Amino acid sequence: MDKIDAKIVQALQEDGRLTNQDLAEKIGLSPSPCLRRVRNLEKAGIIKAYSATIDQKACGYPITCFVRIRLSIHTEDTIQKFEKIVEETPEILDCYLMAGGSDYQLRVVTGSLDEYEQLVRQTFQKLPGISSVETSFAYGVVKKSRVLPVKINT
Amino acid sequence: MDKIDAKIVQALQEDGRLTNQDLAEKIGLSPSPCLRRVRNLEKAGIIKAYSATIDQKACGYPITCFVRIRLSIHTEDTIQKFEKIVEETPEILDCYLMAGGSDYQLRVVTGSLDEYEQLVRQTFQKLPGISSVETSFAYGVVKKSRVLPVKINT
DNA sequence: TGATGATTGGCATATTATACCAGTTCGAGG
DNA sequence: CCTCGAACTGGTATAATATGCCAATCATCA
Repeated sequence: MDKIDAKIVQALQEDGRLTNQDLAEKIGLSPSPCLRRVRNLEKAGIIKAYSATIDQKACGYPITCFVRIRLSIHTEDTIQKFEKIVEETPEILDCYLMAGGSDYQLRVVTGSLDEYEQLVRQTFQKLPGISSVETSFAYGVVKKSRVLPVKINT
Repeated sequence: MDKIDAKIVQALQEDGRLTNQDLAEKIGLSPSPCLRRVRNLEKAGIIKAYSATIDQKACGYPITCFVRIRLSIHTEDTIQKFEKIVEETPEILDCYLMAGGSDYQLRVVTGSLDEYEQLVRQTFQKLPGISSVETSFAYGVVKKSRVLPVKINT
């Protein structure tokens, strides 16, 4: 991850559909070595994926909420069942295991409060071993960045 | 947003660099109308951007944390100064305004706990009108989806 | 049924990606 | 200081892809 790689990563985060030619020009390199660097970053797993960012409302999911879930039973079985449901539920976008306690924090999208209630009932309340479910609704977005900063190693 | 558009949006979330030909084949359409639909979705703002997803660790930011910040003073000036700093700080990736109280929730990346401490000191503790800063560290990621589900309208 | 507007598929051209080659730079070791 | 070797760079030819245009098809409504 030298200076040029950092520029490439930065540029592709800002626009993932940049043509190789435009990218090369932007970072000050000719197309050939530029493409090779991109492929290397992909192979190395530094560039993990490309994706389109979609308008949530247009997809029918105007509401974002954060859910903190605490497990009371911490057997392998309970954890696996929980994480399986997380994985299978498309409205659950992110799930982090939080330090200090056995808390999960989820980011969930939903079309309405009713739908959210349905979701919670159909997923978590069926599971054994959940001790609490706390939901915080977001009513505004101040920032939503797709661009991670990049540190230069070499 | 008919069935075909939904398929397009789905596919481009999963792979934002799909060629138009592959996309067309995947959704069962010929390239021409497929491209036109994609362009329309872009113009309509439904597809908002394309971007590469990057490995956090490789960029030097292995730690993710969530920060809840409460303002004690709610003047326009305080809010604007706060949101300006949020906007200008690249380590702050997301910032949501939360319902019930004047809380913000941030998603922040950092290279180490020391760096995090520096960040908090240099940004929030300088600002007037902040009544509390609560940080939760994530020590594991169960799920991180780039694919929002899509509802069909028409 | 007939007319109209939207959508589709195919084609020609312009743009882009990719593999391959030679020239260059940089660093290690003598 | 010189030589060697590896890695990187830039250019080029070819293959793949995007894009604009046209006629054909489909759905809708009178």
